[in-house]
Amino acid sequence: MRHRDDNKRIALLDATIAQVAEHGFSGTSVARIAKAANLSPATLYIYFADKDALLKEAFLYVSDQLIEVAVEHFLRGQDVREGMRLEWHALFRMGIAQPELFRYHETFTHSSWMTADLQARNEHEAAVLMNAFEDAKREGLIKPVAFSLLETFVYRPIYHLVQRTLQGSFIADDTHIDQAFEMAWDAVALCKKPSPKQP
Amino acid sequence: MRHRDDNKRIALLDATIAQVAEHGFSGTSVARIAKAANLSPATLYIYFADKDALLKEAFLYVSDQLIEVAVEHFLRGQDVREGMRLEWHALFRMGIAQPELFRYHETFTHSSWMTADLQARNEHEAAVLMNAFEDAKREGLIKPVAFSLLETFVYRPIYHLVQRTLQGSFIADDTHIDQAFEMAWDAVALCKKPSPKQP
Amino acid sequence: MRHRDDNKRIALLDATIAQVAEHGFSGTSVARIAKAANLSPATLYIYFADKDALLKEAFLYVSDQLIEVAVEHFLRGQDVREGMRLEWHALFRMGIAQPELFRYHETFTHSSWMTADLQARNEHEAAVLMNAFEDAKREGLIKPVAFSLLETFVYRPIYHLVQRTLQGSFIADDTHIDQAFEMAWDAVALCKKPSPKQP
Amino acid sequence: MRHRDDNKRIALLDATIAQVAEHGFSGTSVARIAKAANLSPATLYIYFADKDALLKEAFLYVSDQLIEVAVEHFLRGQDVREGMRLEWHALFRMGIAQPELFRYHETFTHSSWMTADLQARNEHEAAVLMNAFEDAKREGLIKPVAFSLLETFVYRPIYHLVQRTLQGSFIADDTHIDQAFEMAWDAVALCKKPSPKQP
DNA sequence: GATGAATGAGTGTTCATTCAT
DNA sequence: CATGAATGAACACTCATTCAT
Repeated sequence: MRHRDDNKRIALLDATIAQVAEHGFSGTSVARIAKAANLSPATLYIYFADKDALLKEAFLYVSDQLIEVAVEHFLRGQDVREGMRLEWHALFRMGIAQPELFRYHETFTHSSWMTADLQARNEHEAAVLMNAFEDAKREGLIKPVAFSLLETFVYRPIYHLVQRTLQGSFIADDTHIDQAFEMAWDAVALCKKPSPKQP
Repeated sequence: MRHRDDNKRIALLDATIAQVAEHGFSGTSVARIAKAANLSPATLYIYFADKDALLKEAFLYVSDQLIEVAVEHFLRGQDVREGMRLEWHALFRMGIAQPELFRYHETFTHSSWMTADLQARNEHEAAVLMNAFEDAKREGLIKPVAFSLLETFVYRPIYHLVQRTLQGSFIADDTHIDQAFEMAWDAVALCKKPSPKQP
Repeated sequence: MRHRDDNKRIALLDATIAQVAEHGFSGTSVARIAKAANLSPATLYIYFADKDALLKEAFLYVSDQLIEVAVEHFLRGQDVREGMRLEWHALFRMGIAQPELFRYHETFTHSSWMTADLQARNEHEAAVLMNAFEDAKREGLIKPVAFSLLETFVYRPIYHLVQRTLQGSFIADDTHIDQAFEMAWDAVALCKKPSPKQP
Repeated sequence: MRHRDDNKRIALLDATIAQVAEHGFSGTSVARIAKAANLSPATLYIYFADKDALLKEAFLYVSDQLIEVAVEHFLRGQDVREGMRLEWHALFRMGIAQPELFRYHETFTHSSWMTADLQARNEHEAAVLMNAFEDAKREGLIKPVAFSLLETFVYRPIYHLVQRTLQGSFIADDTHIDQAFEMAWDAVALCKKPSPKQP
């Protein structure tokens, strides 16, 4: 369904993300979202079937932004390691600049709205990254493990550490991010630090 | 006079954990919890001051169970690596046997109910583990990084992979758990694979 | 969009007055008021912030009606005594015709909702009467006592006797009202019955 | 029904009066009263049928104390006027010393619990005063009006002014009490100030 | 298309009263 | 007799959603 005023749609999505990030799912009523978007609650129902649909679409909207940044920066690297490093830094910057995006993503991911089909859709959107991993496995650069393990040690840590940063229990300067990245890389790399310490 | 029945308290805590794990915080009303425990909502208020107190106490109840298992199995290992491995396996088994505990812990940890004092209390309960990590750092076995990074790469992955297992996107047999653990260890170990493969 | 309906506001105020007059504050639930006004309890909250606001506004609504009648009739008299007499009769008629107004006023005034600012507002609304009393004091017509004493002997008796009338223990015909008024006047007049009966 | 421990009965009545005076009827739960009397809510139901009975009996208990003081001091006067004056002062002192009695009486009197039969019982308890008034009427000392009018101008003002005193809007020193009493007396006296100002 | 009003179903919580001991 | 536990019914209030304009 095409709507005349896409600005209103975006305004509602942005309002949703901001309100949920700040007040959580239970603390965010439809009325509050509509008000934050300067619209009537009734108007919201012209653009979204119901609250569930709104929350779900907001998740897709957030996910797409995250994936876009991730892919873009990954592709700038000369190799997998460098790509991943650039991706890490970019996502960290993004998480700190727009914490509501990360917080919304986290909140949604850990809520009962998160479903397998959404997970699958996102993995499809990030196909470029998946493929690069497959290549790297084949080339013997990273461990030949399932993607879920790569996600576990490469992506989840970013979300987790950004949240820690926002809480104040992690300092996200370049040094610490690199240190953390090194750990992620060590987790997935096949032949880690092959011999940098050897003559 | 009837005596306060500890079974009822436990029943309410268990019901809380099960309901929240299944329906999330917003989807879990006091009425639903009471019903699941075969009690009147009013009775719930004899055992817990309010919903917040109930959720918080349920978190402590879950945390204590998790920490107990973690510590007990960690201490069985001869060294840090072996201890961590045993801990991983034990927590995995637990997560799969009682997924609602893990799910509740996750949900609570990412909710607005999670406060610094609860975090602190749990870290205090798990002091043995913290100390072991500090010792290992001093002995040069693991990287000299902040605890938040160890948590990120050692503990979070367990939660995440258990969830994946329950979703069906990870197979939690001993081989795969060991594979995953290897990744966690590589992330935190200082001098990984020092060169077992070298002549 | 439907427009906010002032009829509904008035209906809610009237229902509040009637219900509280009949069942008292504690016996009057929001649900009962809404039902008496043929509205949903939820609708009530569109027109009033909460129960307190509703009760308070109902009090102002009642007070304004009482004060309007009081002032209007008082001003018709040629002097203070005559004004007061007309006021007494008018208020009596009103109290008997709309006992719920008086009962609500009484109940509210003696409840914990009665606050100094409401008292002050009402005294301000009734400024004309206050000023007339001050003038009469200066002219030596009535005793130079605090307003609270005038209220005690001039206004409270009306409320009390109306209530008695409704109970059946006072007969509010013109003769008895005049008799009662005479007592009130004797209480406050400086030079009572100066000698109307003297040649 | 006779109860073994009359202390508990009295403790409950006193607790009721104190709690209701402080928190009002709606703010006073049975549990609160029982706690204030150091008893269990269940025990309360051994001594009183239900909350209504408790509140009603507390009213009688208060009324009896007030009437006792009123009668005792009235009888000390040489004539009606002096008796009334002594009564006024005594009741004022009592109201200020034990405001919870007066407040309870007021609150109850203006609540929906106040019924005609309670009113009648109290008038019966105060028969001595009623009779004295009848005598005074016959002697031409006070106006030949219904008792309800005497009550209106002699007793209600005391309650009202004590409450004002507790609120701070009336100063109950001997001078002001006498001034107020003079007004009450002028209201009811037949031939007041027979003509002190006349030559 | 857009909206503020309207509401049934639900929220967390309290309470007068009864029950089991 | 005395009691803390237990609860059905009620409370004030909110919310996702629909209605009438």
